[in-house]
Amino acid sequence: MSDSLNARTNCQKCPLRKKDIFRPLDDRELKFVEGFKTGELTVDAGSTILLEENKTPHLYTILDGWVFRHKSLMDGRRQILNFAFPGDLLGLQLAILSEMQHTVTALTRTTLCVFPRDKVWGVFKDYPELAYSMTWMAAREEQMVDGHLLSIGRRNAFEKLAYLILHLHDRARAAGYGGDQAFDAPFTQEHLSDALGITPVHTSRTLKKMQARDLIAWKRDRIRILDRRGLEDVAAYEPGCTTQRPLI
Amino acid sequence: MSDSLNARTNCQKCPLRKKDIFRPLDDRELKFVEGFKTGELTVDAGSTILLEENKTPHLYTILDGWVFRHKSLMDGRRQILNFAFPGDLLGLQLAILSEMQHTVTALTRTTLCVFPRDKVWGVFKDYPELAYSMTWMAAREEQMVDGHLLSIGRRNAFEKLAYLILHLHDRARAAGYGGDQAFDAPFTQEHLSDALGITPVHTSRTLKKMQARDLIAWKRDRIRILDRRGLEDVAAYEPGCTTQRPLI
DNA sequence: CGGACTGTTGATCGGTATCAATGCTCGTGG
DNA sequence: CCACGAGCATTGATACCGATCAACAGTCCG
Repeated sequence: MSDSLNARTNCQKCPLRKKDIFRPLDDRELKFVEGFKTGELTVDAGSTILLEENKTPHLYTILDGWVFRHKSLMDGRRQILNFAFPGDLLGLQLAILSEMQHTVTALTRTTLCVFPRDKVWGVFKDYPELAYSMTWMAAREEQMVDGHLLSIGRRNAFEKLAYLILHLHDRARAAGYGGDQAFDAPFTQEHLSDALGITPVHTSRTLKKMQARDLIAWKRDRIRILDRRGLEDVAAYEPGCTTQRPLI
Repeated sequence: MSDSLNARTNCQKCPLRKKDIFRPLDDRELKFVEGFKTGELTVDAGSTILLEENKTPHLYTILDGWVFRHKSLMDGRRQILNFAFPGDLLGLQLAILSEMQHTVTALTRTTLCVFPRDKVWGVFKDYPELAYSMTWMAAREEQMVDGHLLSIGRRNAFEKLAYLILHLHDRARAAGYGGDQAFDAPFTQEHLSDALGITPVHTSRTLKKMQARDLIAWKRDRIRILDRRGLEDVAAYEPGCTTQRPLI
């Protein structure tokens, strides 16, 4: 697990910011974000980025990599709450509530922009547009968790899996980790199980069934969507926000 | 279903604001909130307050009453995402994301403070403390949903029920709808089922078991906690934020 | 080559769903 | 006041989805 604090990439030349899914910032904001950012952090796959109980003074934006938020019971049963992709903010709960009730772990090698959380108040005071953006992201995260909760509570295993795959497909594609028909799958079946609230054994069987029905194909670290319409029917899928989103 | 727009109660004499669980506002903020508020709305139990797809121009704070957020699949399977109590904000997702992906329904007769959502930007621009408060509430809501998601995904029916009852007890008590040993239960077993992601029949059996073990007593619209410690052990309960919270 | 981890498959178990019948409570109208 | 009906809760019988246990196969990597 080699964590490294690299030289920073310039915010004005941020490769993420060029993507047209992100709303552009004006010069003043961009300049502030430059100053807000204290550095960059790269962690290996499997590293813990934010730990429940542990109050790091940092807030992060994912620059590159694939990450997941999770929470466990004392006996080890784990639930993955959501995944996060480049452009997503990590640690806002900690910054605002001074309390983290979940853990964030890197699924792939991940690079993060680091911000000091004690400057968050300054953002609200002097950069309302950016504050609004942060709130936007919090609201969107909650919306995703809402959707996930409906899935876990009311869909059966096959439907849950279909829903999750569509969700991951959409987000991976938006992040540049996939195309129209396929996307990266840097996770194990155990990750899927923990996201779906089912057993790894059952995940394996459900995946097999889904492949047998020619809905998807899963081949070493890549999932291909063979029948998007079919999956959407199974899952009763409703896509998330597709409007331009803020990036801090 | 008689909705009524009453004469407003004065924010400065707001009975909620007197409770010491809420952080006091300074005069300038209080004055703004007065102006921000456009009126009051009282709805009967069972009324829909905010509907998925339906873009009302309003944002609400619960003044009195008990409310729930929920979301359904097309075939009618319903999941209750969370409950809401006096002081809680409704419709922030709509205001910020311009999209509501769940429905909000009154469980009891409920009175709401009404705010125009197009003034939310003004809050960020001119009242950073209030904006911060709104974000605080969004973060807290997400934290609750996270906890709920762990519960639905990884606890069994008995544990889920224990968790939910403890959660409701804490929140009802904070809202003045319960004391140390008991709280109001204005919901049916079907509501509980939809919150837990299980069947009404199974909810009934699980409740019976919980009463047989002398953990709770459920008697016409009121739940008594007979063995809080025992429930906490069953549920592996972790209490939520207990610090002072903002009120808008 | 060996070991750790991940995924697969089969057999069996158990928790929760489903179906169906009955009882309870409460509000309404005769 | 009683009768009724609607909605909610209870209970039993049975079915099924997903969990558990166990053995084995594939892959990767040292």
